[in-house]
Amino acid sequence: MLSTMSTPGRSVETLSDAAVRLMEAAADAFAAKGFHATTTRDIASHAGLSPAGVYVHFASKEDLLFQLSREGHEAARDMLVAAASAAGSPTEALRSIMAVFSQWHAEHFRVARIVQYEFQNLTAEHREAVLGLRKEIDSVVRDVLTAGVASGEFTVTDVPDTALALLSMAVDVARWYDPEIKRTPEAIGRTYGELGLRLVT
Amino acid sequence: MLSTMSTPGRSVETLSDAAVRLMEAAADAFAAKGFHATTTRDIASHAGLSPAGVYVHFASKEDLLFQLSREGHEAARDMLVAAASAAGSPTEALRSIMAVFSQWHAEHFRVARIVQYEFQNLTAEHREAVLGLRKEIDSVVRDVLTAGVASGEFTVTDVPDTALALLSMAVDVARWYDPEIKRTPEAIGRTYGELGLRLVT
DNA sequence: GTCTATATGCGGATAGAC
DNA sequence: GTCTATCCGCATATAGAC
Repeated sequence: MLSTMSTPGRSVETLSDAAVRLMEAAADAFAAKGFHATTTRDIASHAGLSPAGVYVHFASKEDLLFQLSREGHEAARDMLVAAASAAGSPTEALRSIMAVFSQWHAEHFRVARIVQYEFQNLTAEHREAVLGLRKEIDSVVRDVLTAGVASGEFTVTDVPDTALALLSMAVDVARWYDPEIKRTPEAIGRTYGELGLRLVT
Repeated sequence: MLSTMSTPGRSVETLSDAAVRLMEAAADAFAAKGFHATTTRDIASHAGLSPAGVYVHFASKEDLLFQLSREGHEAARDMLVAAASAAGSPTEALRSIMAVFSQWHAEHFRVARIVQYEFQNLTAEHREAVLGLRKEIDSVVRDVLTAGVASGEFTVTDVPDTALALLSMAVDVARWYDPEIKRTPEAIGRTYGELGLRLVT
């Protein structure tokens, strides 16, 4: 079994059981209390390990944050690219990317909070690595808007500004979403798909 | 000069110079690094005081957070109420509240980040106190939407959902705004006033 | 790969002089 | 109201046995 530290870019399925438990415990804690308010003892005990057990699988607490942030960004980007590619028109593409992105921020609100709000706690190197993924995400939205303007389906005053406002609606879902509420992630996705189209027509 | 601890609800102008400097230093630090990553020594030194100097003016680090959060929430609420009251129609009211709320989240992005993202770090009692202000803010937006639906100016499928999406656009400004960017807070306000209207018509 | 034990430093808050 | 000095607990991370 390869360790996280020796193969930082490998896929999820090569992680040991303990590493997976640590990442889940860290995701819960970072999302609930924030990176700095979370102790490595919290994470270790929730994963069923002693405090020292963390360092067999991850180089540091920040490394744990980085792995979560990177995987979260990659998942979000992959979903957006797939949704945009599968659509038959800019209108359907925008509806689809807003729906999947919003739904993802609800369903995976713990990782989404880490992605959106714990970014600043990465080291400079790790922040740089993740920044590339963030730019890819922005590009997907901007490209859909540009295509819709070209086809005449959309009326948009400023593409970058509108792309940012669309992303804001979806990103902010991670801030207010609570699994206790009645709205389902699917319903949130449908709603935001429609609201996104209103913003461009 | 009355201390902060003996009169927690008094207005800003009765604060001593040192208390004001402490709140400014705390606002900078909390917004830049988050509540838990900020040390009382950071705050004190940036305010020109020794570590012990903080406790003459505030009961604890959390008390400092609470004062900032409460004043920020009150300022935001007062602005929204004034903007909604001054407007001659639901259409103008919505444009105005979206403009002032977005502009505020840019201009005062440090306090806005504390208001929106450090909420969870308040004690249960303080969180409860601020929750009332948050509900007032939500009500302003919902009332404008309800009035616009009644007058026929707006076509809204679901008032609470749409109110939340509108607030999300403005709130998220505090996350991405950076004083280095070229967009001015005023321009952001104008843009979001227009985008808000698109969402309801 | 997991443990117990611990090194080491830092952080919130207080004591008490001035 | 501000300081210096300090208490006390906690947090990250490591050492070294098994």
